[in-house]
Amino acid sequence: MEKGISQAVVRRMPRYYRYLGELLENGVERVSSNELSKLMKVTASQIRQDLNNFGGFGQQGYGYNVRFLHDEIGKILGLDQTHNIIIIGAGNLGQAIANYGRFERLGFRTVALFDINPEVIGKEIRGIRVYALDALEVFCQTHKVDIAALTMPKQTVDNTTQRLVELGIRAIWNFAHVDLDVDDEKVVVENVHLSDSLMQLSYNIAKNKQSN
Amino acid sequence: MEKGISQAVVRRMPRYYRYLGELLENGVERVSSNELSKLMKVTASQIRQDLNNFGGFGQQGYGYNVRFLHDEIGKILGLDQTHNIIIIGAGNLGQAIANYGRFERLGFRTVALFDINPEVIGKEIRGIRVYALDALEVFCQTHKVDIAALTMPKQTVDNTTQRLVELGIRAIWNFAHVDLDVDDEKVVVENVHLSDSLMQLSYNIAKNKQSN
DNA sequence: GGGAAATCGTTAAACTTTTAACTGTAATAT
DNA sequence: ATATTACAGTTAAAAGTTTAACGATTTCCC
Repeated sequence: MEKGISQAVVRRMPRYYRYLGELLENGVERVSSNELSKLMKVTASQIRQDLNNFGGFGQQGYGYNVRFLHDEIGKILGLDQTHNIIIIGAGNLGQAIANYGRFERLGFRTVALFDINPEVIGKEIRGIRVYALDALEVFCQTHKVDIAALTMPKQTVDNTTQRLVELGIRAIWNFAHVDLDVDDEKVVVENVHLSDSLMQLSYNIAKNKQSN
Repeated sequence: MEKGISQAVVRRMPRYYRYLGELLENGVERVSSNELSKLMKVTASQIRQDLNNFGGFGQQGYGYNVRFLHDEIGKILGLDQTHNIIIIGAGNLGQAIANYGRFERLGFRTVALFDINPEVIGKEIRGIRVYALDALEVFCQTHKVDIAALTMPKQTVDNTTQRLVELGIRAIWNFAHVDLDVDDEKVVVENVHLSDSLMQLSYNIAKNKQSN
């Protein structure tokens, strides 16, 4: 029963969620695709088309009820459930993510970090413990773990990924600058390649200079 | 003289660059679009099409010279030039980026951090100084600054962006969870919305479970 | 040196995504 | 009540992206 909604659409949903959240905070009760389109700088057509992939949330002549639509998109994105995250690699980036409290509001809770460096093992970050990487198996077998964030050097990624897959982890948030070799029927991967992002920016700087 | 290369293509270039770099390290001299396609799991057609947007780098019957292609893509991405980065917001994320040395190999050098918190002002991270945000104007007027990375809370983003634009900064690497209101003729923006990325992952977890 | 194989650059077709136009329903104003 | 307006949902067209097919050129092997 594959719905077949394209990732292009999925990628836009968090942005809708964010704007609707802001409207909600400002006490706005209803919004039309046209108003939202001006706010978000996308076409009203795209908004209606996108939302309709998931069902008819609006009402002709009225628009969309902000709270209802916000909550529905939340459910679509799985934000009505809690996701437990483990971070593998308690270096600067791993610690930064653990320290960042804002994901919790969305239901994402960091429950542990793992590292091989004795200097950080045993440390606590915002109350979250750093374990030895050796403890990965035991931890995952005794706790619910939904997402593994990889923030370690790329050399150790392949081996760790293998272990995670064997442990039955279903989702990887990959910050390492490599492509993971996993069966995408079993594991979903979301890449955050910061250097790629920087390079794209760099390209656009050069291009922008030319044409101005 | 707008070349009009789509961002879909641009986004793929860093990945080519990475794979070619790896081949280079492994001493591989030449590669065909077909070999590369198997390695990267994209179609050979796409590789040829993508590269041809920027010129004919290959040779019929031979393929592509790895070193030459690698370096050409580097130039396309502007990696032959040094880019100076300032980080605004010396919290966990800002410090993590400053600490991350790997961008330097690509020509991206963090030259300063800025914050309003007296506890971090004056501190040094990997030898990079944290300044008071008040010093932003003087610093930018006395140093070459190419990219401003925004890693501060969203409340202060609008005001800071305004100041950066007035200072003539041409590029913003935005980690704050808001959309920047800038004239895209003057300033290029690259967003890194980590929570959006998490939500997309969360959506795909739910979808994947259904169909397995 | 000549023919077969390899492989790029390019053109064309297929597919996807986005935008616009249309239809019908609900809300609002008269 | 009724007419008008506002608006979502949907269908159709346009634009953009990806993949496949083709033709030309170079390399490799005998």
